[in-house]
Amino acid sequence: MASTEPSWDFYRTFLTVLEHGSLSAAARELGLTQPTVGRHIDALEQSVGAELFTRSQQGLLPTDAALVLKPYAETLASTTAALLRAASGSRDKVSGTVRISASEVIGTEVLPSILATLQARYPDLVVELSPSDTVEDLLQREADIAVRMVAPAQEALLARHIATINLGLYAHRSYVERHGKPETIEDLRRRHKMIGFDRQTAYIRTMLKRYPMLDGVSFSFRSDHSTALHNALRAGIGIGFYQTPLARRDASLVRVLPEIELSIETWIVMHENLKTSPRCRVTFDALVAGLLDYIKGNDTEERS
Amino acid sequence: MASTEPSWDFYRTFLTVLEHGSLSAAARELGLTQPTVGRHIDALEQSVGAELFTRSQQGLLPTDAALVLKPYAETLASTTAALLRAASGSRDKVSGTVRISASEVIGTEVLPSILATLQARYPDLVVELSPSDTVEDLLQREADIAVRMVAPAQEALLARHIATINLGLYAHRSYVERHGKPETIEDLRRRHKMIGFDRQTAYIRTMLKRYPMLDGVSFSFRSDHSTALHNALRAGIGIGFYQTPLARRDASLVRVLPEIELSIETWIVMHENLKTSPRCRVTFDALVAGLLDYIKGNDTEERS
DNA sequence: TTGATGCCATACATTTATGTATACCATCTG
DNA sequence: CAGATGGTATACATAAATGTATGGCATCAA
Repeated sequence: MASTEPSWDFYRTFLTVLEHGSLSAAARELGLTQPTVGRHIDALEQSVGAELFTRSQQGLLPTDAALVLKPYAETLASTTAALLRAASGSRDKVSGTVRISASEVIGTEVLPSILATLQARYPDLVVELSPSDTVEDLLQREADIAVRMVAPAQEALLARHIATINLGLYAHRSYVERHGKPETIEDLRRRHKMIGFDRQTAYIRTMLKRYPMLDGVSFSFRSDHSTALHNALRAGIGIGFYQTPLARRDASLVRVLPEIELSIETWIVMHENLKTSPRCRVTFDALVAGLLDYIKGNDTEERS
Repeated sequence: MASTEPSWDFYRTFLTVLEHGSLSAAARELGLTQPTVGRHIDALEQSVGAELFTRSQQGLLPTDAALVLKPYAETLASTTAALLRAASGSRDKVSGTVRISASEVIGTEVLPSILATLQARYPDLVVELSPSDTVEDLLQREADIAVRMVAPAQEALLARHIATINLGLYAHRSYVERHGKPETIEDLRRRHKMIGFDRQTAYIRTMLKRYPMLDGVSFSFRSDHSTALHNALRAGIGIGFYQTPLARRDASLVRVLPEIELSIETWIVMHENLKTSPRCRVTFDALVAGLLDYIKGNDTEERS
């Protein structure tokens, strides 16, 4: 059918239209004009032999075919971005951009200070931090370095196991003053307010496997946004899990039921090809050093 | 520096030049002209801020920077190819192209007959078979479906464990007539000719772990090309490992030292996103059925 | 309703990218 | 050495992609 392969630029245009929902918006984003974007889409539809958008009321609606192609286009976009990062910066200088993926908690609470000292040392280093609890794929180059909570199963990845971060149940002082501390798990279940996750994350499954008696605990505050959860905890809404090293920084947090303890593994992972890149190398090393420092607060934690 | 992102087409041009070693050859491949290709490279060098090729005698030599970027460009190429495969064929019909990766032995000896019946049933199905012992990455979309000898470690992959394929030592009848059968491993080591792999493959390491006494066996015929190895075996050059189900098909092959037996796991793996694609679905199912059928010859094998 | 806004489609102008032709330089071969 | 082959670089012509301008059609708010 399509004898000639479409221009790769069409994929970029296609993805932008998909993300912005209109030809005009995509054109603005790309620095093109609306007719050009329309022509790109037309040409791509011609090439793949399928309608990609239904041109109807309420703007452009992506067809099923478009949604099938979307992840491929996203891979293309992340790969080109990674290529440009890889190209930037000279070979022996620490400069250019490095993109880091980490969980929300680590990314927002722990990494900034680590990265601050790193950037003070290397002023030409640009850091892109993506704190997200959806795992970004290093093989697909969505990030250069990732702080992970699971052991990396993929080959071609350079992984460094950092440590085990402990989590315990904490409440804010104001909450304890009003409701007291739970003394037993049964007490916790019946008389106290819990703060927890919305979805069934791997993290929750681990918790339930270790403490089956916690199953069925009713959460009175749920969110998938870690920062929101922690702010709820600090605001005295209820009792929730918190990373032990983090809790030590905040004197107003009180540990409850210290016999309950979870632990999550922490890994720093990087694509093997990047170990020759100075900026990735120093960032990797800085993350290792910084996180090792961070988890030091783990074991010296006084219990309740 | 480079305020504007380069055209994605430049990456395609860049990769083609890298693969073909000259502007002119790349131009022929792409259906462009040599000046255009040269301009693309110039523009890309401008964008990434690095020389990509040293324009000297003996053609274009890729710089270090170019080699760093190469894997990214390869990912782009395989992704666009996968995108086009995904786009081809209507949603409920079994048509379009499916790309299968398999080991050389399985790909050349076993799959063709399986795929023949599949294609007889679905005439519009186009199969691309890539028999290669280098593992192609499904996450990077180098193939749609893979027949693997290792358990898939990656998530987002739909994997089906087929069976354990046994390997034994075989020789051609003509070899046995001339040299006799080895009766002991020591005999094999000292008095017989072995056929084996050139590189240290995972396969060899497995073998040595199981039969350490085989270490130091001298191979009188080496190749990394499985078909060449098997033809050497059939030509009576020496003794080598062969898949038991395959050997049963050829009455002229004789098993020697039947107490030596290796086994390799077999998996069929597909990217999870593809399970809604009819052509991938039926191909996956056909491979499962066909390989299950193939390994049936495993255990009923008569010994020596 | 009316005007404002935002979107897509079309016709036309123009810039930009590409192709053609050619010169020049290597290497290999007889 | 001469000629053939295969490569890159440059100047110029051309084709192709892009931009501009405009019209039509929705939705939303006054």
